[in-house]
Amino acid sequence: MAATMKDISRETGLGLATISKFYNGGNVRAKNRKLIEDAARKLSFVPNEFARSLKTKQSRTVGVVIPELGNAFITSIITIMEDQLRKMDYAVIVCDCRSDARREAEAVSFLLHKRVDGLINMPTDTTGNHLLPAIKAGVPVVLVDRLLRPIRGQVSAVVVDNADAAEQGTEFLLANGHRDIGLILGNRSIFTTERRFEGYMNALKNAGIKPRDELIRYGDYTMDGGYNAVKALMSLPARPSALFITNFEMTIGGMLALSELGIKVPEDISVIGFDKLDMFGEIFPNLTLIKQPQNAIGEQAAKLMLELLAGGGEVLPQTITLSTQLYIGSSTLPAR
Amino acid sequence: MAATMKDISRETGLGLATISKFYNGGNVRAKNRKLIEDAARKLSFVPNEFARSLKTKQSRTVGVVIPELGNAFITSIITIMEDQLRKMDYAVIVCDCRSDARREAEAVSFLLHKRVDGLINMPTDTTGNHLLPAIKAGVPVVLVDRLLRPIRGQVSAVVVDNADAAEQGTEFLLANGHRDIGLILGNRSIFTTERRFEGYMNALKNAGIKPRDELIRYGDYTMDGGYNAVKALMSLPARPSALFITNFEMTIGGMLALSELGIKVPEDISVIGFDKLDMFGEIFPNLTLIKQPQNAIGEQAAKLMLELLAGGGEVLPQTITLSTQLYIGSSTLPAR
DNA sequence: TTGAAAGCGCTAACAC
DNA sequence: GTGTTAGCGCTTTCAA
Repeated sequence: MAATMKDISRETGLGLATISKFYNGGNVRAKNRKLIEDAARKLSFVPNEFARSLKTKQSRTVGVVIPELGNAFITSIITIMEDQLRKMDYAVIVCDCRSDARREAEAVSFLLHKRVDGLINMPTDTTGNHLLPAIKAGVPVVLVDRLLRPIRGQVSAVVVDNADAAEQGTEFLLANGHRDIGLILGNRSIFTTERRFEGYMNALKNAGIKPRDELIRYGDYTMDGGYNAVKALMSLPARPSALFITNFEMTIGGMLALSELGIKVPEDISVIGFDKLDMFGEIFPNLTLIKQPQNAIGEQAAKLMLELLAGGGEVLPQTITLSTQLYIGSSTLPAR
Repeated sequence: MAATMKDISRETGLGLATISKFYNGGNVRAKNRKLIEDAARKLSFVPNEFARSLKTKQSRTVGVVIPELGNAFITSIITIMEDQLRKMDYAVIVCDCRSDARREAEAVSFLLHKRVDGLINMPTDTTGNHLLPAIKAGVPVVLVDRLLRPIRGQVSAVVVDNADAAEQGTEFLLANGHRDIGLILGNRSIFTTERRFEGYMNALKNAGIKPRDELIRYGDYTMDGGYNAVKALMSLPARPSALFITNFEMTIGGMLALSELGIKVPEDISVIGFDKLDMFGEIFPNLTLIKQPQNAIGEQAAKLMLELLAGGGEVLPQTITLSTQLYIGSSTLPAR
């Protein structure tokens, strides 16, 4: 059977309190310190997390609820978050709700039963109702990538300035003389989709250009969706002279569609993509794109969570908005 | 403060044992059953997992250690596993070790400290040493996708018959008259890479064809790698007439390279890809490919783990080998 | 600094 | 079927 503090106590002749203190960073005489270390090694003692949790009411575990695992943007953020949290000895339980609000609520409830200390969520349900049990239970919540208006002020969040990102990308194309800009968005009614749509519209409005409805497509943030959207746009009688594709997967799908159609970038059409520059590597060496700061998003989310966790209910929720960057490659050309 | 069983006991006048039994599926009189349910609702009581764990020595948590989260094959398996395990009330802690053996060993140690009940691992370290602590501690281990010879017999595993998969694909191309078949593999010395290489070589040998070394490329299982490998193969003086690309990401990269080079599939070259048919959807509607049974892999891994968990050390480790399927699309043509 | 002792909330053996 | 009771292994007053 695994050794307990009692065994260490017997072995060293020290009291339980001293040993406990040793493992919690308290002051222990150097001599005793060594005594404990030796005994622990000898008995291969490891503190029992269950007992500790029972006493401290903390699981040192954070739940993460996301719409899906098969999305490069999401997994890159999770990887970073997990790293940061693990450094502070927090484990991460990931629940994929397949973009289903019912599953999402179940995941939250499951995690609450598991007594996670905090919840990080890229929400599917736009009402935020699924998080109410967590809020009521005093479990800190950090939203990632998407805000939830109904519960704003009650939870922290890390997002990107999506409207600005889209505005910037659109403006760049406008500045290059493009007036017919195809926009490929994610699923309707998702936070990022709406904000990016706004940014696009703003840019057009500011330039005094009337948007053409048929140039705006919804590609569901999937490779397939991007592919289809580009094909549809390219079969329009009045083709756009530029394309703005608003996530990684759709960008790949879109590029595939173009190359399949024999349409050259940037000679025949200008393209602005989204996310994940490194992975494109050799493939689209010079794609102009909007870079979201995935690493910073993950880091900030973890940091916010750790602060909330350390603050013991005293820390106020806050929203961090990060900027995107327009990386100018050579996939765009002035309109003719 | 959260209600405890004691509160329910006071509220209902029942003993602790009865209440505990109720929550553990024991026999309780219908009347009392109702009494407890009402009281629990009234006090919004939830059993404390910490206390339960302390007593039962089980965390109802399984650790999953993988090389990376940003790979479609891996995430699709995790999604399924998580589903199955969660159904049985097990939480899943995922640790991404970025294909780094040191990080992998750390992850195992971390999870052991967190007292996971079991470990599922797609191993990076080929020695299996990282799992020794788990084995010694009696924590059941299930390997996924890759076997570890040094510790065989001590852990369970779910793999695919990779050699057979590669042989089958190669044979199909051979049967179509192709003799110069470009093979694009993953990272060297990874289990699946080696097995698939074997299968390819076997097929050639059986057909009495001498392999050409320069037709075998390592694309690191990345999009970029696949892209580069195809470009390299296509710049050979003696081009292959067919390509066999052995994972999803490399297949996409490879297809992009081909379409960029203006090489038509299947008119100019035959292609067999790998994995993830649904996602290709409209994009490569008829790509011939090797389908790995991701769902079955995830399900079997979860099932093996649940059996090991339920068996209390009595269940013997076993290895399940699943077959792949050759899905014949129209991306191959007989060689001219 | 250190030790003794009282729980944290639950399970399970045992007696009824 | 139900109640009593003794821990599970740790943290944390409190006193020394």
